[in-house]
Amino acid sequence: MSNQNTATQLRLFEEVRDDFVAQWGAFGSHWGINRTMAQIHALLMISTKALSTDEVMDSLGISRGNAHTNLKELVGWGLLRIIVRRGERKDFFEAEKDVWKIFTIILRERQRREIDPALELLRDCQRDTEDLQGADAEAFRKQIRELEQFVSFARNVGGNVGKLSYGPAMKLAAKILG
Amino acid sequence: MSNQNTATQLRLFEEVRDDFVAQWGAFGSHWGINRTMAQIHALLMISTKALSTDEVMDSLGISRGNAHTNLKELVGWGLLRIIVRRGERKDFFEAEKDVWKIFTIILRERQRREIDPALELLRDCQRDTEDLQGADAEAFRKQIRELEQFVSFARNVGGNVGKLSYGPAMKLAAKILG
DNA sequence: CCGAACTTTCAGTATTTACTGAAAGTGTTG
DNA sequence: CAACACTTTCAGTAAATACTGAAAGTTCGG
Repeated sequence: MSNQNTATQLRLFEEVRDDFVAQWGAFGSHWGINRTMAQIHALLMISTKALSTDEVMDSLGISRGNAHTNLKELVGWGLLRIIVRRGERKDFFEAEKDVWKIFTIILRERQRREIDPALELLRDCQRDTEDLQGADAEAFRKQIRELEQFVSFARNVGGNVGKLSYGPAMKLAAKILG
Repeated sequence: MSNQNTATQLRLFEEVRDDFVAQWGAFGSHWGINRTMAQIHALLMISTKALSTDEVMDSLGISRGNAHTNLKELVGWGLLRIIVRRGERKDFFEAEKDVWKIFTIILRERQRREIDPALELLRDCQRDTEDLQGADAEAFRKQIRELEQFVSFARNVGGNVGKLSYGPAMKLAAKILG
């Protein structure tokens, strides 16, 4: 009877966990992150131990190539680290679990990968049109300048927030939430 | 000679403008927004006048269906408004140009469309596992709880920032930038 | 320097997502 | 109410993206 309850609980738990991983993956795709990458990240965030490529493959039912690519991508983001165990040849992967650290890593990486190139585009557009005349060119320059000012400002704010550690960040937030 | 310069300038301007629209579209896709939608938004942000569906189609070289769907989607976001002109039957579309307003609109909509459902998932996971025992279940609950706390906190901060108007927001930012 | 254990790559394929174009729908005007 | 001007929908198709699986590459112990 107790055994049966335990078994039932285990099945239930696994169901909830798998559902979380699957749905977190779906959210990822709304944010420009591929499904598998988000799933692997979710899986490792809630895992109590580091997992090998094969365990990830089995757990998500994906191919070796897919698992490999996305694990490496996550390592590249700094969201996973590789663990080498004495006497084991294979790599194990462990997720950063601290939510504030996860947040600052994603903030920094997205800034580098997407905001900075966007700023460059905006600056190029300003440079390339600075001598042009006419109402349309004026309007274009004005809008681009305002976009550029806002984006570089936001980048700046984000950069400073990203440098904070948890405690100071919360203090600051308290001010905002007033 | 002067004519030629003007003509050259015009060609140059159109090239820069088209390039901006195209590249802004490409950025969109890294943020979970489809290319065409981002392009239409860029096009209308830098346009000095409201454009009709046909003008958007011609300008971007896209089909009526595609133009229609994405224009309506942008109206749904609140980033475009429909302009009806006396004596004209067709709809014209005009973009919100104020950068701070654009930002707060996107903030609010993304919160509603993506953050809120994610929070719901996290809360469901907590509810569904609150009675379960075992080390794995404990660890799961802990991580989910921390995620949920962080996300709802961030949502709160975002919500408050989104309510500010430009002036107060800048004041606040000055504090953060210290 | 062979073979085993593991990682990496990538051509081919599957899946997802976006787009087209034409037909159907709607409302207006003479 | 018929012709017109426009909007909306959507089945079919194209394009982008992600995934597979097998082969090639690497590392290491014996």
